Amino acid sequence: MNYQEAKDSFINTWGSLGTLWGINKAMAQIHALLFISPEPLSMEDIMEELHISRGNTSMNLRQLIDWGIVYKTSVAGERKEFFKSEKDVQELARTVARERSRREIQPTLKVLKDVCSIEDDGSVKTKELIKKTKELYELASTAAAILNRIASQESNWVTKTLMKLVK
Amino acid sequence: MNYQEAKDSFINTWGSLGTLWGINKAMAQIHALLFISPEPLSMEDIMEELHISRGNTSMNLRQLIDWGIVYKTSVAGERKEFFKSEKDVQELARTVARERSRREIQPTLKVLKDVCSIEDDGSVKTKELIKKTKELYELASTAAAILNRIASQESNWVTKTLMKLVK
DNA sequence: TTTAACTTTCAATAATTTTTGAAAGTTTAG
DNA sequence: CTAAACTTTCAAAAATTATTGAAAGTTAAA
Repeated sequence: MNYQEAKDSFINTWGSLGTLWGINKAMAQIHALLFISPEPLSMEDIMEELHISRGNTSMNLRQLIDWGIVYKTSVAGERKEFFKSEKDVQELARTVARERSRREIQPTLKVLKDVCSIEDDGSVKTKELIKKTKELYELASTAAAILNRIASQESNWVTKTLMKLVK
Repeated sequence: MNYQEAKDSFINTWGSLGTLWGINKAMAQIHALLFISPEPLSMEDIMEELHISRGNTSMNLRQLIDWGIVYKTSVAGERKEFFKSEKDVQELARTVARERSRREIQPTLKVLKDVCSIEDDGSVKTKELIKKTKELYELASTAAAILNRIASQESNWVTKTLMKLVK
């Protein structure tokens, strides 16, 4: 496998993995490309490398910037904007943990809390609904706590802590 | 909020959450319905409750069974099949951890391993590709180890361990 | 067996999501 | 200011994914 094959393979895999996680392919691929690029890239560069349109590139770059894992940057003597990725994998993991917690777990917790707080009318089905949503609430709270913990720790806490668990 | 509202709210939220994770809505909703139902439900019951077609119900039930979180069961005196969900949230978490590791992390690890093993031709971009994919490989390995650990432990290990981390 | 009850399959259709590309908007050099 | 360089927006088109429903398949009671 040469450089080009390896690069394509990585970008494609990252794209598919993204799709599987509800992140669109272009977004994941742009991230992959920037992540392995030693220098910042312009919109033109990205469009050309990935064969995607200007509009698509613009929108997905914006999302990546919203997520906080891609930054705009300027290159001396160049008019146009350049983009670079967060390069620290730990920081990447922390950002993703923070975003997923905020966007997914928090809203779910809110609903679970409301649902498990309905009045118990004594029926079997109501009791079961309350019991099961309470259990899920606890599980989700624990997950949220972990993610928040990961998201707020210093750079190498993730690996250190996870390693402790594995041993 | 009464029982029906709470139930609908839960089923809908679970459905949206599923969508966000690349799990289709019907599948997540069927799971939600079975999870809070005190008794096993037939295909008719599910179709009626969720207003989905027979084919859709059949296919998604099969997927849930493949995942190992829904079981076929028979009810005395009834010809048709009934379905019930795994009721233990810990077991649910473990099954999901196992499946996600197997379906997503393992294939990604394989690609990362291949990519970071290409020959170093000395160029900056090759060095960067190798370095970054190596780092991702390590992160993903750690995540896989955690998931496998979760997936293979006794029922309440998840909560106990996570709690230790949170404190 | 036969037949009725039930389940699965799958091609067609519908719904959703992604992508495009050109027009509108913005910024900066001159 | 003006014009060129560049970016964003967004309606339309394309691609993907989910859903339907009826035909084919299966199972078990009689």
